[in-house]
Amino acid sequence: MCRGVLNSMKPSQSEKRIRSQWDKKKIYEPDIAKAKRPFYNLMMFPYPSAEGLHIGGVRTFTGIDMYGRFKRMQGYDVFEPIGLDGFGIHSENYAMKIKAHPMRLAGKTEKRFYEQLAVIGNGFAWNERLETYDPDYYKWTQWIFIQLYKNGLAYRKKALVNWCPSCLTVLSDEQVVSGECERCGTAVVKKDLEQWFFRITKYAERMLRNLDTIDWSENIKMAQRNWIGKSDGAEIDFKILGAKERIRVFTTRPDTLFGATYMVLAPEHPLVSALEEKIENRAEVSRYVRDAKKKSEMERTREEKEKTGVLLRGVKALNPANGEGIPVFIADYVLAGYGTGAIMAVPAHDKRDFQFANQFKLPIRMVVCPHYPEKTCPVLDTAYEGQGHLVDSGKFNGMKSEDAKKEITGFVGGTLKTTYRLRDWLISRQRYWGPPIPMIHCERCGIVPVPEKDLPVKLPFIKDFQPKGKGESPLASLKSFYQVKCPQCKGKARRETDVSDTFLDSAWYFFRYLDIKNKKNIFDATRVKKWLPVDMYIGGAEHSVLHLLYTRFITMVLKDIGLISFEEPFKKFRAHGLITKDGAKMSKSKGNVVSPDAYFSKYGADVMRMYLAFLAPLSEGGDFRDAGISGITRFLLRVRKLFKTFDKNKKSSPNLQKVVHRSIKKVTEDLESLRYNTAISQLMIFLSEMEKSEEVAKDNIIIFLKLLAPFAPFAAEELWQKLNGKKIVPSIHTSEWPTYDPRYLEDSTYVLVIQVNGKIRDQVDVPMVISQKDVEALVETREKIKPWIFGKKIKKIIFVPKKLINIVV
RNA sequence: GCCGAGGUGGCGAAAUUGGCAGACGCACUGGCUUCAGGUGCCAGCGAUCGCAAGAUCAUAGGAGUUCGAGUCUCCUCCUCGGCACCA
Repeated sequence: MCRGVLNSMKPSQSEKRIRSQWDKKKIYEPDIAKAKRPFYNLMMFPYPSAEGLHIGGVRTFTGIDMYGRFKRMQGYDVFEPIGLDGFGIHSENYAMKIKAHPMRLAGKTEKRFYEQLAVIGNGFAWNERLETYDPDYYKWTQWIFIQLYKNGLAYRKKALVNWCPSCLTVLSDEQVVSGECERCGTAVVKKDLEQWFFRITKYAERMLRNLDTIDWSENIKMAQRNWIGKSDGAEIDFKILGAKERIRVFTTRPDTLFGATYMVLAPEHPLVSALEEKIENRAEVSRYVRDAKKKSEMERTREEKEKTGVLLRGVKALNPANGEGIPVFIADYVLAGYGTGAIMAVPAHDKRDFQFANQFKLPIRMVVCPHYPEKTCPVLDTAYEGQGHLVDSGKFNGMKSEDAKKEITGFVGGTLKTTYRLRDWLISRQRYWGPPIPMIHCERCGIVPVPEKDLPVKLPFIKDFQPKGKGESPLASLKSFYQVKCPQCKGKARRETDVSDTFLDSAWYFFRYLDIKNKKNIFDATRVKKWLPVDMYIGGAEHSVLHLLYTRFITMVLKDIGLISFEEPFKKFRAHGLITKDGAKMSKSKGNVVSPDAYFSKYGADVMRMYLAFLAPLSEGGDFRDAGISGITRFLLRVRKLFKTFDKNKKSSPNLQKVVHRSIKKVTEDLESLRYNTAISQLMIFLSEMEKSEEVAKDNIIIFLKLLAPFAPFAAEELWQKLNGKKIVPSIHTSEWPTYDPRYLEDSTYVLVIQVNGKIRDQVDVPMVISQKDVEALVETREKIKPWIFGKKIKKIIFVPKKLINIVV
């Protein structure tokens, strides 16, 4: 019989029929302008680069859809839009790989993705979909770029930047993962180039501070804190003997200044050339500088490696604390991009300086002692980086190191200073497939933004779109594109030919969904106010310091320029776990990528949704195994079987009330906290109880189907319709979510556990309300307990009502 | 090295405030049923000892607090993720 049910109709067919009913009724299209109880339910939109949707992506999408369906049934106007992040280097690289043109490929991947996304059973608001490569979309990406420029937050600067030799473009710091290109894994090299930057560093403190106010997964907040990397310290100037220049250093330990026995400049430090005349070993120094430039980030930062460096002969600095002349080195363990690019080296209290000092036989002077006031400090075999009292520090001797920070900084005329590890967002890319940066370089007027009325600057079709690697975008070879007149002086000018980073496209897309038809103003105040910030956002932890960082920055900027009234885009964000296959991360190179297509057509969306949800909590990830799917298949077959056999004329059954109300409570709570696995467990228990019962009534089935609806939207809808007769009924997904009555949750009796010395020896049914005295009397009569307490003195009795009694002898 | 999350049966995992460890599912075993071939039903299923009743042990390892610890404290080990020569 059950076999018959399955064979009668392929799951995909009946699901398709139900989908078209949903489309007709438009139950997933809230009225954006007029919604009464708006709820913005969002998932990170996919980039259609690879061979289609990934099973992990499907788990995320269906996962948040369960939440959206739950909220919709609770009476919210749920808005769950979908779009494609199709612009950018990832899509372009994929196009190159399969030897296609990204502009032509976009249409194909778009179609394929939307087809795949249609079958997973999500309540998407299809009418609002967007693609970042649509000129109507990137017009606004460009517009935002111009606003940043007008507000001094976009600028051009020559700097040492990350260059991917394989993608042939510069990258932001966030796109370099342990020295490798985030996209292709190639080791990144440093190049000195003039590029466009966004002044994200101006927002470092605010982004850090706000983390305490938003409800986000803790691991993401931690990653952002690490990335922003705040450290409090001081800037102190060191004079150079016989020169007017000074060496400014940043240090978090100004208290150790008396222990600074040498200084180090980064090889790229401007003083290296400024002091050239004084440097006696010029040849050696410039050789070191040249070599340092050639090294990749990876080589430079390998931990085990010996430190290298060159003494600047003829240069002596003065320690401002004690007037001592100290040598100055250049070494690549000091980074040009952090602090001031120069350090005072205190080998006794910094392990890197300690290592360097030992290699170069430099004095190590201890100035912070952990054993104060003992006169003798231990001979160090490693740097002491902790706190203590100052020694060998002139008038500061005996002072607590923590207090000495401020004192010594003041003593030498330094300033307390906070530094951040975060660096400005390098936004330009020497690639084709992105929004052209809307700027014009005029010989007379300098940089002039494209007038807003001329937006979008359309990306022209170029047959040869491949990156050339000459530090220019392929657009630089198209004269009709770059040759323009200056909007200000009408003189000869050249259009910027770089495109912007794909992460700018995705930094603001949640605004666009709200006003997809509007071409005049994407920040319509009433809509923005009604729907934003996003109520619930779900996505991958890999975007901790990419998308999730940039989008916070852009939102803050939009607030500061008066377009919106909030500064955090997502009230609540939850990171989902990673789906593995046989314990390994899925990747094309391993050949273990699970494509959802075959599974969805074989088992149907309901089974796949529930299987992926049942694996583990959404935040956890899990291993994809075919074997586990059968449990869910069986469950849904049992649901259908029960549905056929229950007595439709019976209205209600008192004996099932307990499991009904428990299930409502459990499923409601678990949906709210995204613990779908235990919600589904409860549905299984609910079903088993009904199967065992002789008197399943219509009311029980109604509640069961409603609780099932977020997880298996098709089966729930189909059975709901059958339950309500043949005529058209409102969808179960817009029906009211059930509430539980606490009266049904408790029994009149419970099983009391009887322990002796903390070990369970017996159990007994007792009334819900029973006095300790009565329990004690009862326990004494229990045959199983007698031998354990016979002839022993009872020392103590612990009675926990509704739980247990423990007799200590 | 620093920061974060973890470590529970053969497997995925459950376990409000400390109170019956292993819910639910997979796999497995035995039985029933069906036309024998991926999907029905019933039962069993942490380990050890035992015919059984039951006992003992068991939540990475060790110590501690407690009548009682997967849960709290301290130490050690391991896994995953982030940062990493950041001064």
